[in-house]
Amino acid sequence: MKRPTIADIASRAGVSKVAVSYALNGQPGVSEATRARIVAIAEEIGWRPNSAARALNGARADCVGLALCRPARVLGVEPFFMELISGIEGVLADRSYALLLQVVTSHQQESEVYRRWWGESRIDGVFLVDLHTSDTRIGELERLGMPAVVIGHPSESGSLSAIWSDDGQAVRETVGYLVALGHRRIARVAGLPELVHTALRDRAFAEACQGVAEPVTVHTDYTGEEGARATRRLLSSPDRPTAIIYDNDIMAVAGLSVAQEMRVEVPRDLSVVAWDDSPLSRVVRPPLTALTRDIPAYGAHAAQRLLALIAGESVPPYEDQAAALTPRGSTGPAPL
Amino acid sequence: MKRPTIADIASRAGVSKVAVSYALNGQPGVSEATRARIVAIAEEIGWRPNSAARALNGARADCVGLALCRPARVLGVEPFFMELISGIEGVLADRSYALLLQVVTSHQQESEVYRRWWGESRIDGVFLVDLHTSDTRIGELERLGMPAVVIGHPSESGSLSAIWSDDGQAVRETVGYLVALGHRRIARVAGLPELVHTALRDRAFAEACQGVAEPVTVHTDYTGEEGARATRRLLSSPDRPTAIIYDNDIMAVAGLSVAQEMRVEVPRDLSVVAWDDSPLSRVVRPPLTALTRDIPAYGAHAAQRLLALIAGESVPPYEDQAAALTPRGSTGPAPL
DNA sequence: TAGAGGCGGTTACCCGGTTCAGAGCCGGGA
DNA sequence: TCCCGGCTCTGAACCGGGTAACCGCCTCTA
Repeated sequence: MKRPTIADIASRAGVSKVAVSYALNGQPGVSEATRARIVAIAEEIGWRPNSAARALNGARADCVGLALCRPARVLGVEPFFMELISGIEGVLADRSYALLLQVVTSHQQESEVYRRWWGESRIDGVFLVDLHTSDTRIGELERLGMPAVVIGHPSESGSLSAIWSDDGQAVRETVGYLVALGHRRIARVAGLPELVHTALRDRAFAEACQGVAEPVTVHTDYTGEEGARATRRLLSSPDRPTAIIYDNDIMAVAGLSVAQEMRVEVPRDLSVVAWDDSPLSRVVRPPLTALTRDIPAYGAHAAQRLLALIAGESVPPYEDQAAALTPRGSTGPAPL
Repeated sequence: MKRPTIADIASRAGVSKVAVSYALNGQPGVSEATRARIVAIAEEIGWRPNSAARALNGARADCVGLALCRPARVLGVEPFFMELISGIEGVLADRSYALLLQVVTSHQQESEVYRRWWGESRIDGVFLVDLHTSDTRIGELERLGMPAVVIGHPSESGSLSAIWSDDGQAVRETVGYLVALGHRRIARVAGLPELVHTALRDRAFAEACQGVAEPVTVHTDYTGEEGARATRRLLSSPDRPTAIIYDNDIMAVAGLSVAQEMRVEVPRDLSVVAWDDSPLSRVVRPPLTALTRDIPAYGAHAAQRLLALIAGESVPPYEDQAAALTPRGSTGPAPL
């Protein structure tokens, strides 16, 4: 059972396939009566345009790409990416755009995937995530001339269009809040140090603490295990911090458990703040004070921008809302 | 700057484009010398086959689809899907297959997506997840004649190839373990009742408890919130259970927190078992006894089967390993 | 009544790669 | 010497749509 083509419709309707093409694309050149007849036949036999044939005429692929360079085990737990993807999907689905996804293990492999996708006319554009300092992927994408939206800070995105949120602002708000609560020794269990947003948070954290609190930063790979280990080390030190800010909620939950295991009571002895709110933060006891941001909306904005870019519009860098501090039960006054 | 085509290579090499096609596809019909020359030129000018043009000749799209019919907020927290996807990706990447992803909100919309993808020759096959009882998508896919692998129990998969793991076995093992620990009132906080695997677990749970324990099953939507609410209700009842089995780890973590909030000590007063192990289960205190299965491997098997199906091989239903009980600190002897 | 112009439709060719039927050439065996 | 077979390579057609150019017909206008 072959898939129906416009030629089938044409012979059924007794017209040329060009008439069918015009009719089905809403272009002038056919009478309304003929158009209606053709559309009815197309409907009846379940015709769909063959995307390959369309793409061959230089049409859009109606598809955008996303390559994720993170180990599978991290992707599984990190809610950020699925939320981002669901936000992206929401916008794409409205325009019948598809999302092509691939998990890769290195930036080199990622660039190779971009070259292949673009060379094969599979996609019209890509999202770039997890920006590194002096990221080789930027140059690669610029060379390809492919529409791309960088989800990350514009200072490192080269000539590519960027969308980001001001993590510095969020850090300042959090440190301000903790200092107001009397905390003077504040630690940060941060993510991968090679990521641009980690570096930005590091810097903002150091600056915000300047003169008012003593900052400590520990870098991890975002896994709960490393978050727990870092917490254990921090809480074992002679001058242990009275507050810890975690770069994701998985590590914050792990840290909370370590504190309970070590009989450090939260929030009496230790305040805990999680970056990126998720149902997880609300579900543990005490519920976690978190830096809330609407990640699906972030993804949706990125998708809108990529589609605009593909449509040939110029897209200035866009600053999304900064994460807002949502105080819950895991933070309180510093112990005396 | 146009993308190079085989015609460009042909004119450079002074041969016809047919010769180029044969040379680049490793087909007989060109001498080794000519082939080497052509391949060198292709390499030099960075030629990539245009997937649209290939697809037009009835070639494979080198792409498979996955539509997820779950609300975005669930997808974000539920590690299952990202782990499944990363397992699928691992196999696909090796064969340069891409994964087309779409989040939908209804089965009707999902079927529509399949029709479109297939009609447009975008994909060679699909994965079907979250099987319902008397699922309309099965008939739809059978009608389309598209290769499909059902990730779910073969009793409901119609003529489609299925891959599943024996949840009944896992339930029996868990109930046996809890009963051996002296538990007589066991509750299950289950997922969506319309899902086939939920129904299978329900039945297995009721059967396993037959004569040895008193079963209670509460259905939820897999979110931490509902897991917490169900737990609160269960623990408030006069004859509260001494053990609870949760259908995912998010709900188990939520339930653990509720227990702590209600001063029900785990595992002294209550044993907790989580379905689907993830770093999360290890990270909370006490660490959760969990039904461990290798979800990435599950996804990888599914992907291998789908590719075999696309290659025209016949693929019998495949039973993956059942989830194995991993005892940790959250389970213990029933209180006296 | 002839020319202009719009409508409705067609023919012809393009996109980039694959495939089929041969054509030309060479060497070897009868 | 002739014929056959195999190896290389080519022209043409094809996949399923899109599009430029053009053509006949009808109507309106000068």
